[in-house]
Amino acid sequence: MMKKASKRLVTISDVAQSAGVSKATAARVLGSYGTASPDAKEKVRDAAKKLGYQANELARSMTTGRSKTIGVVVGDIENQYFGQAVRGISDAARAAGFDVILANSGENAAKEKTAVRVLLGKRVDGLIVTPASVFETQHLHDIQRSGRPLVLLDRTVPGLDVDAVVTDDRHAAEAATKTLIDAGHRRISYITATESEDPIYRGPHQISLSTVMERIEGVMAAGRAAGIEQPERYIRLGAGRGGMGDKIIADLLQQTQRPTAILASDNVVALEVFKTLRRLGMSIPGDLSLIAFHDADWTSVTSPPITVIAQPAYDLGFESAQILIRRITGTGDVASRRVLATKLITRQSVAAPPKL
Amino acid sequence: MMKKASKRLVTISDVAQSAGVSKATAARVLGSYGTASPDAKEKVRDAAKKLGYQANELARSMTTGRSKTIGVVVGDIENQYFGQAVRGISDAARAAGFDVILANSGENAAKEKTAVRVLLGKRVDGLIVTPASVFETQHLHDIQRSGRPLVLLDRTVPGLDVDAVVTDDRHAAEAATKTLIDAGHRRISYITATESEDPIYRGPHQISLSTVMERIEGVMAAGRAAGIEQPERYIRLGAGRGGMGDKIIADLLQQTQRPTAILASDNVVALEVFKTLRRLGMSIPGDLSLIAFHDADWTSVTSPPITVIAQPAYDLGFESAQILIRRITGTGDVASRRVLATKLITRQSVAAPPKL
DNA sequence: TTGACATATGAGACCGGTCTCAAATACGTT
DNA sequence: AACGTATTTGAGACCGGTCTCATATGTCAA
Repeated sequence: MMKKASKRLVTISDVAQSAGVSKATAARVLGSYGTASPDAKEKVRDAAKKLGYQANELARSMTTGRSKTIGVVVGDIENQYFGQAVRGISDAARAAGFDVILANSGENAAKEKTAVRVLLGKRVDGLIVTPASVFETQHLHDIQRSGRPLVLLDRTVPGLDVDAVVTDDRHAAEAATKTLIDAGHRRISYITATESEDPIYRGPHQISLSTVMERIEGVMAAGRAAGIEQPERYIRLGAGRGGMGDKIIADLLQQTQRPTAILASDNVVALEVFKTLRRLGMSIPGDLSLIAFHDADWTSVTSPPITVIAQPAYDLGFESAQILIRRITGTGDVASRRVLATKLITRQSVAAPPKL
Repeated sequence: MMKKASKRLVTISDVAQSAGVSKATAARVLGSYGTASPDAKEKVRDAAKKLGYQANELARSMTTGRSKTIGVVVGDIENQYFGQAVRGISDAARAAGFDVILANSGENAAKEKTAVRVLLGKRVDGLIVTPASVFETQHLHDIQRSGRPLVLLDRTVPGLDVDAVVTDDRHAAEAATKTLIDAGHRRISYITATESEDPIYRGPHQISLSTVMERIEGVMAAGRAAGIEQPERYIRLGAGRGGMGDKIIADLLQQTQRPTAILASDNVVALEVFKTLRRLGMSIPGDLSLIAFHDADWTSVTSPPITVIAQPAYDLGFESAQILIRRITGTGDVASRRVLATKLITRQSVAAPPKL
């Protein structure tokens, strides 16, 4: 009962000594490589069990050069969308015997850079990153240069030739916009959380996320196809969680030529829109139609339930991890871009625009 | 432009050689320990930059014995509650210069055990765990035995004398129940997702989570204080996501002496309750009053908005990480139990029971 | 000029595994 | 019995850092 918390952990040499064999033999048995006689195996295993031996993976990784660990840098784990993706990564990794080191960038490129450096320092075998910005990508190129595989999740980076798993954002936005147009809308707003001092959209130079850019293109393409002038007129940026969302949305809806429909870029923005509408006393879909990206659980229980673009977040994670692991273990052919399909789930938040 | 992906990464010896100093001196400069002349420092730093040196943290951890990494095993990252907690852990860790290795147990004790073993193998400096079961705890005792600090998050394990950060579940459940009783309810149901083949509550031996047990005690205490007979009568278990939730809730609500109020154990269960009620055509709070644990974002936008018990999930994570890190770096005094307060947020899902 | 002491530096052991290589032992065959 | 081959084993180098210790150099006072 005097078992003091042992300062020094039991090593393979301890086991070898206890089993009466050489360090090399003990290592072969415990590391499951090379050959060893049944007799030796038994002695070593017994000794290991008796001593409570547990391999030092650090030392193991050090000699083998592989850590069986993948690093993940994600924008915001609090967001269900990424939560699901991380779950997918986690499941795929576990199935292949890999562990996951997670870092949260808070959608901040500088933090992302730090996180990548740390993960590379820990000698992860590969990385999965949701790049926070298409403008600051030096650290991503560094990963490539280090020879370790990288898979981009959810977003791409122009000019960076690596594997990526994304959704068909452009098409999804186009289809959703078309749905609104078909319902009779001509003044359609796209609202995103993407950082920007200026909430008005003036061009691609403001947009740091590939997904957002694709969606904007989709919205504008659908608008132009329907002969709508200045389809970018109602695009709004920076409706993030910082309290600005409410103001931006309210300003948008209180102008004389207000939009009659909104396409919300993610479920956080959609919730913000929903709350602002309620505050302003506007009804959905009577006064305003709404479609949201991401089929968050709550969107089906509001009144009315919200029409959404369902994104396969879990699969996004799962597949990206599979691709990464395949590249770590296997052959390195040319970089691929996997595009997963989204699905428009029609509920009751879309109707004809009000007669103004 | 023929820069081939370098197989072998640049080591401290390479830097030393390039700088024209010994390995030891280069290590001193780059590792910020010992002494070195300004001249040597400059030469080494220049060489390091030129070669793109990046320390191998594995090797570093190996000799120092500390990895500056904490392991986190959580029930379900997809659940916003844990997402927030992980965010809190992540922030506190980063602030102290620690990294996080995350593992998802899926609320499965066997997976949790594996995860712990892997993390210990990776030589994390300490662990934060949300134990999936109070019955299988051998691996948690093993952590203690290994001498590495452990902090329990959200839940406790009887007989395991380690730090824990939890919420005041018992009190919260008691207060919520009292609120329902004060509104006139006598038949109050507590519904939890906790695994169980038998949905009927028969005793503590079925309950593998300390939080659930505390809440049940709270519910029963409030009931008994109000002179309600068999306050455990409407307790239901196993309403997890496996589709069983709907059946269990529907069965409960269709019996002749049905409950008039429900206390939902988490936001997933609450959502299930909400959907089932809608399917059965019952209204809140007209036919049934509802209070949910966890202030999930959607609870404020439903019709009616739901009265909830707000839990400080982020703080739970943040504080547990702080406590863990303090224990890793600092003095080891006696194990503490930190109890964070919850808050009842009154919205519109509670009213007097219908006259049946 | 010399001794005392601080500062700077290099050689080499060490952490705990893996892995190469050569020696030892076992086994089968003629 | 003798030889060829396969299997088992141990010694020791190695991975890339840290760290101890002894030596070299510099500074200052006497």
